[in-house]
Order: sequence, then structure tokens, then C-alpha cells
Amino acid sequence: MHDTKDRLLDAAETLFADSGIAAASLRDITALAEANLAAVNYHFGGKDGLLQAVFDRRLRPVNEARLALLDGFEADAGGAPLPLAQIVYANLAPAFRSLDEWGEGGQRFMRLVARIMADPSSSIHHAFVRQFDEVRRRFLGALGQALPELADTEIERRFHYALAAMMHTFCWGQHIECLCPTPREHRDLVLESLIDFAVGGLSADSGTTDLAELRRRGTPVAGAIS
Amino acid sequence: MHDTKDRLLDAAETLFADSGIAAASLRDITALAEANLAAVNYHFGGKDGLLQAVFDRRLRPVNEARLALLDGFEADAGGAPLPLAQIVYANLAPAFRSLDEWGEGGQRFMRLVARIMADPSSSIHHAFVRQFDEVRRRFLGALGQALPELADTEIERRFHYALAAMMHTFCWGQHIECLCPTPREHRDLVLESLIDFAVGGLSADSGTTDLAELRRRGTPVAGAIS
DNA sequence: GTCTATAGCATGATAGAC
DNA sequence: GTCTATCATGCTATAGAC
Repeated sequence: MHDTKDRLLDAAETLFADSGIAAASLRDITALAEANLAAVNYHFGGKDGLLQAVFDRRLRPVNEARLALLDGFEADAGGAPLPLAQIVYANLAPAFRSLDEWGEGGQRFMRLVARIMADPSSSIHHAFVRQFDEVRRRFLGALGQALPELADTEIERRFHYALAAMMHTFCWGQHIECLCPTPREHRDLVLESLIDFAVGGLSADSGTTDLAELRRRGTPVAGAIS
Repeated sequence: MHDTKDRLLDAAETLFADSGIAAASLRDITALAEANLAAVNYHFGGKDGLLQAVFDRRLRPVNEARLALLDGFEADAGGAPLPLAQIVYANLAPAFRSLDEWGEGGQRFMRLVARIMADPSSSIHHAFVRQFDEVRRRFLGALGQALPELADTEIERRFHYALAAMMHTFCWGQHIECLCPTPREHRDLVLESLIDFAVGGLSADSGTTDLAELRRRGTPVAGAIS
């Protein structure tokens, strides 16, 4: 069924996602995998290699699916700007689809990705950002076409906000019922909700917010924060 | 100037935020604080106590400021639903203001909060969620009034999305230029951008997204994900 | 490829002098 | 309150038998 290597990858994915990367020890991982402690070093060269292997197994297909979806939409549009919903969908759907294709493992993995995203000091973080970079550039390009009135930096900020919402959802899905992406019907609901929110946020009018006005009205008691 | 206790709190805040809670050792912390290793146990009873103390020092004022702002807006409105921008502002501004009041320490602390948010398995996470619970309930109530056409669960989801965008900003601000909340002029720009995005997302039309349509158009090659 | 055994090190906590 | 010294534990990594 599963050879040692796969069992180690599964166990590592589980414990990295649930406990955090630093907190998951090789002893815990090999115990869960019913493998020997030394097997990690034999197969992956160490803890970092194991983490890298966990990522390589899953991340590439998701990012490739993102680009493939975007390619398809752009081919359909023939040079015209894409509807925002398509851009957002192309970014989110592959991650959600992986939940189906990989079952429990997919959920755990997305939680792990969310952890990495929130931990810029992690050893994997540079490799992760580099692998995501092409996706990022392509999507920023598509967003730039769809939102010509927005400055590039504003588009990049909003792209990050939308990404953050997805990551947060994966990370907290198992703890907060309304965000939980299981069972399957519920998953589509959350995906739709995320798309609605992201599209609304991305297309929001810029400069509507009058910060000075909010500050003036919002200080009923001077020094309330003290 | 600073007694040992304060220096330990500052050092812990710095290292917890920069390296992660598990990765920051008491030896690193006491070295940075120029204090003795045993001082942590004497003053805080251990690493967990230190972490708790780091949070207690900063979190309460921010949450109190959030509620005070919301109170002020609601008193002004006299029972009418609040503008979304006011609700969002009341949630975000105190966190941003802390960046001014606490300088470097405020930035570090917000990064630390973002870490905790992304790590549901952290030892502090229950205490953190409990302390935030009143804020959460009050803001969900205000949002429910402002968005009567949305279901409660949808409102809660969107509240989490908006929260996620802010957390992501604090966490990555020092790594991604467009999100960086320093210097001060830039900070207001990011805050405005976040408010625009959150207001747009919160007020997005629900059910606009036609998932089936997106799925149909978005599969140029069957099994592209394989 | 898989195992036992262990090296070599860092950690959190504590005892006890001052 | 602060220090030194140390304990007990856990960790990653590796050597070497099978």
C-alpha cells in the first residue's frame, strides 16, 4: 500500500500542520508513520529535507492548476480583461479542489501552507515564496488589466488581502464552523463566499475612505486608549 | 529606565515575533534582555507565563479601544445601523494606532498576534480567542445591523476574511514593501487601503458567483490538474 | 533498507549561594 | 532579586550491525 517514504510524508504533513513545524519532532513523526527514527535521515537527509518533500509533493500541482485555469480564461477572452470572478476563481479553486482529490491530506496540507504563510522566518519560506512567484506575477498582471484605474501597488495589496482570506479559512476551518470546508456541500458554500468577498474587495472604489472624518467622529473620549 | 521585568517582556516580544514562539529560547531572550536565565522563572514562572504576560501588556488596551470606538459610533448613530466604514475602522484603527503609541514594540507585537492567529495549536491560542470574544460578538452585532440581508454565518465568514487581511498585513508588512506600515504616511495609506477592501468585501452582493458557470468555462483541458 | 545505540547539543526548569 | 551551576529531558543526526 504505502511504502515507508509515503507514510513518512503523510505523518509529517499531519504533524507539521497540526502542531507546527518546530513543535513536530522527528520522533513523533516516525512514531506516527510506524517507521524508524533513522528513516527520515536516510530518505530525506533531515528534517528540512522532509519538509521540502512534503511541499514538493503537493504544491506544484496546485500552482500549475492555477496557471492552467488562468490560461484557459485568457484564451477564451482573447485579450480582453477577465471578469474578476474568473481571476479569483482561478486562484482559489485549485486549492479547494485539492481538498477533494487528496481528502484528509489535502486539508492538512492547506493548513500547513497557511502556517508557512504566517511564518516569514520559517526555513521553507523562501522556497515557498519563490515557487509561488510566477503565480503571483501572472495574477497581478490579470488584475492589472481588469482594474486599470488602480495603481499597481494597490492591486498588489488587494491581492494579498484576498490571499490572506483564503489562508485564514484553511487555517481556521477546522476550528470555526462557519469556515469549515467539510462536508463537500459546505465547501462550495465557503468557496462562493470567499469569491464574493474577494471580488467585492478587489473592485472596491479607491479613496472612498475619509480617514480624517473617521478619526474626528471616532474620538468620543480623548485618550480613551491611553 | 527599564527594570528587568520590562526588559524581559520587550526581548520576549521581539524574539517571539521574529523567530516564532517555539523557536525563541529562554536563553536567547534573557541574553537579549541582558538578564539572567533564571530571571524568567522568577518573574513569570516559566516560558508560558512570559508569553501570557507579553500578551496581557498589549492586548487589553487595543481591544478596549476597539470597543470604545464602536461605542462612540453607536452612540452617535442612536440605534441606526452604522456605516460599514465606521465598523471596519473601529476594528482596524486601534491596532494601527498601537504602532504609533508603542513604536517598534507595537509593530513586533502585531506580528506576534498574527503568528498566534495562524497557529491554532499554540498554548496561548485559547486565552487569546477568549479575550477577543467580546470584541468579536460586538462587531458581529454591528455588522448584522448594517447588513440585514446577509445570513449570520455569512457575516461571520466575512468578518474573519477582513480580520485575516489585517493580520496578513501585520505579519508580512516588513517583508513586502507595499504592505509595510512604516513610515507613518505609508501607514495611513495601508489603513485606508485595508478599509476600502474590507468595506467592499463585506458589502459585496451575495450569490453573485455562479460556481457552476465558472467550473464549466474553467476546464479547457479535462484533467489538467490530474 | 531497516534497525539499535548513542553522540552531541540545546532546552526549560530549579537548587542554593549571595 | 540576581547569580552560578546543574539536572533531566528532548532533540537532530549519525555510526555501524544486520
